[in-house]
Amino acid sequence: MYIRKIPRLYNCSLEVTVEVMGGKWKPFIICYLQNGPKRPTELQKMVSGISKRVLAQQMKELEDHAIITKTVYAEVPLRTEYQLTAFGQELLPVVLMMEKWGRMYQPHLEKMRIA
Amino acid sequence: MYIRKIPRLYNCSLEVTVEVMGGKWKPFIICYLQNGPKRPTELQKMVSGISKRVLAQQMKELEDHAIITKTVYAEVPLRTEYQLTAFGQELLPVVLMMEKWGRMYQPHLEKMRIA
DNA sequence: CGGGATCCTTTCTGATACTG
DNA sequence: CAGTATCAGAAAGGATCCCG
Repeated sequence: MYIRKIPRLYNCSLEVTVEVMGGKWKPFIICYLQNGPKRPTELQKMVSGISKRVLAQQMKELEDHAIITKTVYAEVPLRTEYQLTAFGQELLPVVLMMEKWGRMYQPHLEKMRIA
Repeated sequence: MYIRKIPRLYNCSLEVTVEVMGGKWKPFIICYLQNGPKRPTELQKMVSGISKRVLAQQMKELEDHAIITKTVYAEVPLRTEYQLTAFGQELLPVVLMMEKWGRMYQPHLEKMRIA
């Protein structure tokens, strides 16, 4: 019997974006892929504090959502590269705007932390 | 030769924004405050799926970060209103851009869900 | 009505070890 | 090097009760 999965309904398109790029790490990963393909080891160095396991998991989710593509080169040792798809690249303006806001707001946050 | 365009500070600034508006609920709360003050009960209806306890907690964090202000009217029954500060309002373009991306991407996501 | 305190369940995360 | 499995501790979330 053919069972068709029922797509989840969204009240607001914002839910889609939060599902795809929400969370603690994905904005950073997307940001660091902006200038071209990166290997997992490189990314782990760039995304400060992320563990190997969580990075792999996040990459898989991004790949499943077609935000990035994964290319495996059959070399020894193994080499893998991730890069943004067209959808992923369209997410860059969002990330860059977040970065801009953060730069503007940061002094204010630090002032509060001291007080 | 690859020249790094991104100053070290870049990373930190994105961290600031993720800390302030990251997570599962805050983009929605900010979005729903865009047209003026709202009461907690109203917000809970708008932010689908959020519990009373978590909403109160998120509002407190946003208030602590000076993204929203809280006004309590000494009436019976009690009335509270939250509204965006100037910092919070400057976050709206980010949220609206996220919403725009989601609207563009949504058909693609639903197509994948069926397959 | 708004929100804090408590209890309990679910989810997330990091460390480690192991496979190809 | 890349990625998965497992386990234990941390964190997030829901339900409920209570007070102003």
